Amino acid sequence: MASPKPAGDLNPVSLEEALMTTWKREQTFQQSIQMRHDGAPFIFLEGPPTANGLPGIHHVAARTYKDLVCRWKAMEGHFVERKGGWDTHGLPVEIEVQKRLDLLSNEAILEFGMKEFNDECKKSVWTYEDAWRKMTERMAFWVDLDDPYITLHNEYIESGWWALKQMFDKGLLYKGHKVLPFCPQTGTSYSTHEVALGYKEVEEPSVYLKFKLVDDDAAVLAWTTTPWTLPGNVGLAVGPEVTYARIRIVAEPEGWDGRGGAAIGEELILAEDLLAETLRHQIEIIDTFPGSELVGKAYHPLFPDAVERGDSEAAWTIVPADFVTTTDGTGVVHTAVMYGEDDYILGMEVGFPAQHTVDIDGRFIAGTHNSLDGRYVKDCDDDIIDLLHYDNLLYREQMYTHDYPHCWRTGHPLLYYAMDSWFVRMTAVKEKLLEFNDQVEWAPEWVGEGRFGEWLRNVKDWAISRERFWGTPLPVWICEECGHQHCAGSRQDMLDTAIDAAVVPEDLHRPFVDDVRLHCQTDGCSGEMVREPFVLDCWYDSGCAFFAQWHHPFAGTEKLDANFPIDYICEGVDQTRGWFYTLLAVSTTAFDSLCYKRCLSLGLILDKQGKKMSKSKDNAIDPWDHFNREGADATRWYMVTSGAPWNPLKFDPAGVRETYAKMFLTLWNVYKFHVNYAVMDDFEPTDNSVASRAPLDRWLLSRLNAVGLSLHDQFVGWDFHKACRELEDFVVNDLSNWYVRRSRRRLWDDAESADKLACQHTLHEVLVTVCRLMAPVAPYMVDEIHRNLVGESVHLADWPAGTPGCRRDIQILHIPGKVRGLPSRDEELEERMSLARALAEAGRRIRVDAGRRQRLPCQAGWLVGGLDISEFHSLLADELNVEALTTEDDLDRFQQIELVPNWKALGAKARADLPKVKEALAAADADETWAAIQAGKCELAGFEITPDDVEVRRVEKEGYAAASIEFGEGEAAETVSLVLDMSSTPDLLSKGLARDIIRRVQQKRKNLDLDIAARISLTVWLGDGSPELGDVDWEHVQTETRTDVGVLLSGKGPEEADSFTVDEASIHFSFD
RNA sequence: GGGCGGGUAGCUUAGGUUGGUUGGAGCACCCGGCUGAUAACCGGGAGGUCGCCGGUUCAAAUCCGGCCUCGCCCA
Repeated sequence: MASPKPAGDLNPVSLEEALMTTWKREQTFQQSIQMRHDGAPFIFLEGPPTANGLPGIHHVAARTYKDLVCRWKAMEGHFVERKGGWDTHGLPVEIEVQKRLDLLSNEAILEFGMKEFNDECKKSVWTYEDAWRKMTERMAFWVDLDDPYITLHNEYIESGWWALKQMFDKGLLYKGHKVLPFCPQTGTSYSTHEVALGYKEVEEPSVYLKFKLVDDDAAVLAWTTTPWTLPGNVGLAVGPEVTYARIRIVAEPEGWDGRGGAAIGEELILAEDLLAETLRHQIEIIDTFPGSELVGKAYHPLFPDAVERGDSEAAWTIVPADFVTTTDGTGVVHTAVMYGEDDYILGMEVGFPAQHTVDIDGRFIAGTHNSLDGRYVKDCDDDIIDLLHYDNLLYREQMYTHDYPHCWRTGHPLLYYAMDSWFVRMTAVKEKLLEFNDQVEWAPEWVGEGRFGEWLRNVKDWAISRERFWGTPLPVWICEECGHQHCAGSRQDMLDTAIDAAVVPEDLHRPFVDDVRLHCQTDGCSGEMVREPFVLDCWYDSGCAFFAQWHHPFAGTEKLDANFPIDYICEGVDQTRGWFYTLLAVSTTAFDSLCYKRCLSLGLILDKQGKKMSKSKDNAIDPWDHFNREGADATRWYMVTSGAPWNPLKFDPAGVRETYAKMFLTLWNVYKFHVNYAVMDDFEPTDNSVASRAPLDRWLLSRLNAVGLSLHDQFVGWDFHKACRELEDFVVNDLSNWYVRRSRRRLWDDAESADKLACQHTLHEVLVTVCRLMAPVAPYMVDEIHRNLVGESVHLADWPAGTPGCRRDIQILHIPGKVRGLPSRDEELEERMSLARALAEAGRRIRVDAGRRQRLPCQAGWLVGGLDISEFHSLLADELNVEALTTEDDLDRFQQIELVPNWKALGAKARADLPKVKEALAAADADETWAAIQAGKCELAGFEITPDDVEVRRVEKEGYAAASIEFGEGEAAETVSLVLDMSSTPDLLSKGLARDIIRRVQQKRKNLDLDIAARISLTVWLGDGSPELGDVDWEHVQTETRTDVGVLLSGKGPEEADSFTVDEASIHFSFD
């Protein structure tokens, strides 16, 4: 057993920094894992952060929950490896570099050099690595950052390729189109986030067009705000339920703005609801009918040469679509498959030809129309309208104002454009996704069932490719001759099929991999295969973490076999459709398995105003503000106790301060109180019998037992916040404010005594157990305490509850050579103490009400009713400053009764007449009514009243200094009263005076910073009107204040002496 | 526009699946007390139309419907 050192004042920052050093030196983290090597593994997977941004307080929150579960499981005896990880690819990295190097287009990047650009990206990824490492270490997130997985490593990429090949071989990978907002100037398509940066209000021409039917003399009228998409028109969509009207032009309008028009007698078809807004001519309605009647009709293309029909039967016909509305336009939607997402989806469904009329630079493709070919589409709006006007295909033009996305870099309007894209056929595995998701234990449940489940039920194919430079390259090659597709599942695969194996690079990134050409694998084809020039969605990278971290299967399959499926992952709720999804997507498609068994989805961290923290809003909180003030313990504890993990947390810096002052300072001072006496007395913990300890000790141990088991159960149910609040309440209220307060005197005695030893054992056992229960959440201070009391790190100690072997008691394992549990709970003892504490409060209330100061003792006190708490009478008498405390049976001596309705019982009986019964009860005499009720002869407002219908409360009669409390729950509830004798006698006044003098002298000693044991010489002057101070009490004053020479005088003391007033008498004192 | 979640005292929140007339707690504030007890502790006070409107009921923070508002995700 180590000899504990005395403790001084708490400095959380230096304490934590010193422990960081100790942990590093002693390899405590590694030890805590390796010592549990034989335990059942608990598999954790770290969601990789990107180190190209500074870590903030919200990262500390997520990492706290990751850490605390891993630490808890390790203490339970599990083998918990924790490999770190870094997410290093992706668009944000490229954007960062583009901004910095002023490379605002793909052209500029290529000019700069793709290799050089990717080198810059690679560097940029590590910009804040050091900041992340420091934050991680300082907050005590135990994770292996010396051997992390890194998504840009070739091994990692190769594993990703391998998994993609599994999907490819199952036919789950295919090439299609995805309509994306695209900027031809920068050659870049944009994520929704980027699109949101560039919305601008613009005024543009919108046009109403006449699509002339093939087998009918009428034309269908459609509307668009993007004339440049008209050459690409391949169909018209109508709402099958919408009512359309066929009308005839009967007269010219009054006036006409702009181009277009219609001849008298011309017949047009459009939605009935939109006739008035659309048409300017006088018309007659010939017929109305539902849209379904229009379906299947063919019309003449506006630009007959622009798109080839191919084998499409649906081309240039009218089709039904559920997205058609009559809120604007004509109720007929012009469909250009390649230039709108709805259009594309519809086109794929009905089989429109999917052919571009616009090239990747935003120019019309040759063959579209001789006056448009090769021109930038946005410059052609006017000419297109002209062309249609001259062909009599334009009904009307109208300027239209709307918000339209623009490139945030160049300010040019974005074009919605069907880009070549590779997809994972998630729709094919939807049922499996749902089935696997059902097996996941989600916290909270609604994220799994609601948010995530809803997403899975509407799952779309995963657009997995990006037209970018910095990322895992798409390992698909296509034969230039026969179109055969080949997915390379490894570097070796490339070597085996490469035309020139010497070109196959070590570094699997672009541009090196772009140079690799492969032999076509089709029999008889001698073509060369070229790589599809895409990189993969960086979410794919992180979704591969569970196997790519092991370079599976190239480095062997053992690691994955032992570490899959994952037991626990934890990230912010914003990862629902991010990492939570991609992990499941990859495991389902490549492994046909669920990926993780438990997922804790965390609420966002908001600022005090409830706004999301972000750099741009300048409301982000630097974790170091708190690490360097209250420490990491207080920061972590604050975050865990201030709400359920899945609820958004409004981070309040003052809350961290409060947590520190309340929880940690209190615990430290309890510890300091214990350890300093332990050192002074050479205390050594032994197998000290609990049964022979004072009730106060047994009570505290019973409470500890209850709180420890409850904490464990709450942990199991993810309710970390409830668990920790309960423990905090125990430490602050039960341990510090009651046990230690009531026990101080027990340790003051210099002499060894059984009672003192009992107290020291109790404190030792409780402190050590509390340290272990807190260790997962706040790992620093409790380690300092545990090390000093036990001689070993708390992180190498066992979890005191629940496991192993499913034990249900709290274990005290820190006595060398002994394994012993706490005594089991004594709920009756807890009840009695609870009553004693409630009565102590009641007593304080009585004194306030009666205006009797605490230091003046009362001659007597009586307890009326309640449990027998005679074991606590002396404790309570001391607490209440009462000379003698006894029980009194005669309630009526101090009290009378009052009848209160039992609403539940009476409500069920009286229903609507409840208010009348209530009034009757209030008006009746309580004693008589209660007697009648007990005799079964009571009727109020026409209802028979039984004892169940009312509750009897006792209240003090007038003139008694008394207080009553309701104690107990439900059936067992009863009224307990405390009555205090308010009389004063010379003897009581003398005792009170002694106590006042002691208090003042002690305060003065403290102010002078005297050593506790220092001896003094004390002189006291009792002024006019002062009570007599009896000899015994004067002796008591001298003992308590450690006075060697005491002088007691009457009369006024000297000016320079300290003075105070008791009952209007001046008392002076001085000492040296 | 769709999905999910939140709105309770100046601030942070508990409770809400199970309706019960008096909605708890902490911080801050005011008054008092206590202390060799710690940036502590104890007692009391003030502070709430439980987002709004309507419904069900003897009774609604709680159940139902609508609305407003904030957040996240997706369009």
